[in-house]
Amino acid sequence: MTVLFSKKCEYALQALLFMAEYRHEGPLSAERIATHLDIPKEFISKILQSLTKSNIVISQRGKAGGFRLARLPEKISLMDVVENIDGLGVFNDCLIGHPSCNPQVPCPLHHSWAPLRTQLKHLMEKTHLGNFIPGQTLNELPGETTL
Amino acid sequence: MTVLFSKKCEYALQALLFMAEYRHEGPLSAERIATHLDIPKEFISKILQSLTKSNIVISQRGKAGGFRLARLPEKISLMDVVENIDGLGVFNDCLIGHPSCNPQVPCPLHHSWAPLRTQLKHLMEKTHLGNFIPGQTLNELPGETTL
DNA sequence: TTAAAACAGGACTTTTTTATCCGAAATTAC
DNA sequence: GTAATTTCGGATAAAAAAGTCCTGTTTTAA
Repeated sequence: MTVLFSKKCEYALQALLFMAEYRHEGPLSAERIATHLDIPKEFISKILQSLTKSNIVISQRGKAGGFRLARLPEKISLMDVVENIDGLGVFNDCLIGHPSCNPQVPCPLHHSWAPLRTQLKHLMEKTHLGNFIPGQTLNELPGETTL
Repeated sequence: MTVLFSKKCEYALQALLFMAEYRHEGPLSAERIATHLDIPKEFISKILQSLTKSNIVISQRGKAGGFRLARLPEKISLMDVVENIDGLGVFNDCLIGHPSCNPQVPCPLHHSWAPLRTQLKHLMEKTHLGNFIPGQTLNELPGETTL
């Protein structure tokens, strides 16, 4: 088992973090990203294709092609990525898989888990790729609080 | 994907919660537990076998046989169960699967995730099956704080 | 115009997880 | 003692996740 996200999602986050850092070098090829992450090129290709369809990255075919972020790194939250790859189950489902667990009829663990889950959700929502670009950690968008 | 634990582990927790509540009825058969949880008997059997080997439950063969907790519900923490079924990876591994992530050379998310992970770990450590037995929520062991 | 580079997408394979089956051994009620 | 019940444990099957392969299309540099 992974910690919280599927391997696809972990790789997606790793790739996007890399792409944010090197976004000025033009499109990055799947090959280059795969080499950097030390994972199979074919696998990250598929993941990047999926991120392309959901408008998180933009792909460009042809000789100097590759992938680049579809918008500013400050505008792509970790939640955007997780939602696209794994969906929102992590933030909604019962911790012990109890079929009918909800705030009204909670499982025994529900009330302990809920606040942690909320913190986790907020962390993913408020954190953007832009928060991790070296030399730019305090770089906020005008009028916004990024962390 | 499940939230945080494997399905095996989710079922183990559900089963043990049930066993804690009905511990006065003598050994509960895998059949009965499976029916109550609405999952396959064969699957929960395997899980209970595993919990038997790690001394979380005790099994008894034969006509009136079944499974019962190996010690007081107040003495079985959720961490005991998770550790036995899934291991401690959830509480140690990098959130985005970065191979060399550690406090010294952390991945970008490390410092955000670490405190949440610690909270999660403490929750699992301090929470015991005994905390969930109906009509007994304030029932602490003498001299101990269960929650 | 052409060849090389790169993504697109479908099919396929492997691995892991989840689930099932079955015969053997143990226990107990009678 | 015997039959019924139940766990034990190995083998197997099914489903999901992870990873690979191949062919086609697009783009551009030369």
